[in-house]
Amino acid sequence: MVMRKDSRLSRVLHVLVHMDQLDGPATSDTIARMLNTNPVVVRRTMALLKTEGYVTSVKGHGGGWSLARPLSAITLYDVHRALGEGSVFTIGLTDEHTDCPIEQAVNGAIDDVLEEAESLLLARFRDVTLDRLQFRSRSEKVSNSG
Amino acid sequence: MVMRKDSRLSRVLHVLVHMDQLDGPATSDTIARMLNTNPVVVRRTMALLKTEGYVTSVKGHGGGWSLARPLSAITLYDVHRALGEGSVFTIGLTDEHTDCPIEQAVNGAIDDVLEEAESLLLARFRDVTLDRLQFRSRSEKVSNSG
DNA sequence: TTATCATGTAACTTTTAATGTTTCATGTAT
DNA sequence: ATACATGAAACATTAAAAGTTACATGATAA
Repeated sequence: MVMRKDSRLSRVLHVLVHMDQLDGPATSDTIARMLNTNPVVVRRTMALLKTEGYVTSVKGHGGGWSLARPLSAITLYDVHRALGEGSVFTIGLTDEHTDCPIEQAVNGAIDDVLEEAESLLLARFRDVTLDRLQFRSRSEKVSNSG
Repeated sequence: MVMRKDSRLSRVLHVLVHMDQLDGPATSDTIARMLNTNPVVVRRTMALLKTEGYVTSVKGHGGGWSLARPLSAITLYDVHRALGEGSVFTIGLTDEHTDCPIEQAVNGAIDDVLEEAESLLLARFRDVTLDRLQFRSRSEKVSNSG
């Protein structure tokens, strides 16, 4: 039941935007150095994106990872979902006295709130395509109408 | 950087509502048995609530933990805050290339969304007082107007 | 005033899943 | 063939919450 404060989304997005600016494929070693991590972790993570069709991989000389779609056709939601994380919340519910009406009430109340907040979060993620992360300045806000 | 899927909020709320139905104080041992945990963990957690004035503790014979306020004067937000958790999200941001405009853009976009979702979540938590968890049936939803 | 009970707290161990690492198999280009 | 790069299995490391042990402090009751 332990989960890291997961910065994979942030790191993967960072990589994907950089990849768009490269000519050829990026190797797992190159990406690992970018992210201060190691190639196997990179392969594990990129494999999830490959399954969903966001990147491709080529073996051998001159191989590596490439975008399978333009950044404008990938959203924050797509990447988040591909990474396959469960709940986005650190807050969890108990499941020990499922017959206790108080536990049911407590969990129900918390769950209502978590579901609403998660729905909002995912909706916002769906609104942001990765091409919008290329030139965004520090103070600029991502809005729905833009 | 590891954090458990934290069910402390759910567990503590469960306890607080039960405490309201008791005559005298509840000991750490009693509460620990309720939660399938141990007394020291209970004391650590209850100490956080005591600091914020939501419960009191009495030592010695007949001692234990009691509510310092009626349930109607404690919100989900109060308890959540007292437990002193950091972010409610498992999603975190990188902080390794703070000079890279792409990382800034990525983190900015994610952070905008997280902040909005967290604001909503906390606002909803503020709307729910613990007395509303006493009789809530399974299908009943907590609404703002009710 | 002594025994018992209960919180307060420090120090240490356990747990657990992501991450890191090693190693080798598989496939590809030169 | 050789070098390069992904694919993947197996194992070690890490880090923070939770569990545990031990003892000090304070309060009640006999």
